[in-house]
Amino acid sequence: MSHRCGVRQAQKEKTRRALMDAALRLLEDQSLSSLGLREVTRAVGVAPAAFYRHFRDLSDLGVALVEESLGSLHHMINAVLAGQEGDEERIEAAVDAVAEHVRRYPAHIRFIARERHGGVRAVREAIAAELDRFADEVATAFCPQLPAESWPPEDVRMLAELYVDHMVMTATAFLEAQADHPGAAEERKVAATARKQLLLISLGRHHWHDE
Amino acid sequence: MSHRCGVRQAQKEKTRRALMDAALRLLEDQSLSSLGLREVTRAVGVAPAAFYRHFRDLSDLGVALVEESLGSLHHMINAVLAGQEGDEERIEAAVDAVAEHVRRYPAHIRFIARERHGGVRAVREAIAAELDRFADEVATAFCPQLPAESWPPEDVRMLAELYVDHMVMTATAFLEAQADHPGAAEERKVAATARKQLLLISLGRHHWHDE
DNA sequence: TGTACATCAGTGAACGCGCGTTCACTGATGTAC
DNA sequence: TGTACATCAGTGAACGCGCGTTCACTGATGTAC
Repeated sequence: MSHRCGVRQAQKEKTRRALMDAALRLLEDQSLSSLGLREVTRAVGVAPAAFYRHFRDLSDLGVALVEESLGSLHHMINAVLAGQEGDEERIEAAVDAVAEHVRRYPAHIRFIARERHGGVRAVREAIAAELDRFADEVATAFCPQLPAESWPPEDVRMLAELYVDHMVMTATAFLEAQADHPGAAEERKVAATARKQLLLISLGRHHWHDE
Repeated sequence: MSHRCGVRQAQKEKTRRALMDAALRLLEDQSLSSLGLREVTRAVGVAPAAFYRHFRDLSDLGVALVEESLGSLHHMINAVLAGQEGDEERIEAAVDAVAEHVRRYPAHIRFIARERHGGVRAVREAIAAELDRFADEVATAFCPQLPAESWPPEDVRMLAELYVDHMVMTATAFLEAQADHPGAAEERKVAATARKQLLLISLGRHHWHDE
């Protein structure tokens, strides 16, 4: 029982990766529920039946893609939240990080945007659960700077959800900017808008409960 | 050349409506790109070939659904924007209107949420164009109350986009609340969160440019 | 009003095609001794 | 190190099925006179 590091395991893992990569590429132009199993195996160059050695079906592969796609975003978010600069610096860092992430993993982001409300329940639920975890983390990161007396937990949560939704919205906007025109002009406009929106939210946060 | 009001025209319109209604119902559980033409005609009870008397293909039907879905939302938004109450009253009216709209036309909202980033380009573009028009209207409605000197057009636009995105986000949240649990408890939580988020944005708006 | 012809929404059969899934198999890798 | 057996990732052929699209058609509705 090698179970680790065998040549066989390595080859299997390689095929699995190839299936996920091929699927991700095909999903740039279509949604998961219209993706074909044969389409994926054909792109990889294996027999259709080989697919079943790795995934039960395409929605199973979809869930694996969700974990991969949001896993990397996760690290990025934590890095930004850990930075202890002022509001404006933090906003700039966050928007830059999202822009960079979209430039690096456009297919992952497109997949998440598309399938967040897509036709495959298991994938939708996986994405929702993951975004919920994001909100938890944002809430935890912001908690120490919000005066406990005027920020009950549900208000902190409300703020965290606004930030997470705004992040998804911004990532999608970057994606569209990139698709419309690979030049950087459109992208800079999206970044400027996102920064202003976050600044406006920050202003609201500072004046929360001070009427 | 009757061209109007003939029995034949009326019957044709009826079939067209039936096709759109059937498609909309089927789209509650799947996305447009996995919807079948035969599936739709079967649900209506006509021969598959009859479909071509009304639409070139399913993406054509999808575009028609976009216009219908966002048309009704359009009227609702304008009604809310026309109200000249204070901030908090306006927020309450807006959130109530969105909640009511989602309750009345859940399938339309689901369709828009699902296909906004879905796999059919023509439909995506139709939705994006329509949401852009929404942002224009919101911008126009807000313009008179924002001091011209400190609110350049691009800042007004930034604010309008934030409101439109928040509206879509809130509508989707209502939909999920309704799907998870038809009772009103979850729905009231979504409404409370949405109101707070809008209030926070309003606070930010009032303190914009007064550092 | 009646008749002869035009229009065209919907029919039903046919087509070729690619789909997801199954199955017994092959042969390289892993294990036991 | 060598041999005999076990495992299991990937094969390739086969299946039944429903798909989108085409076509000549039917028959009710509309038009002209």
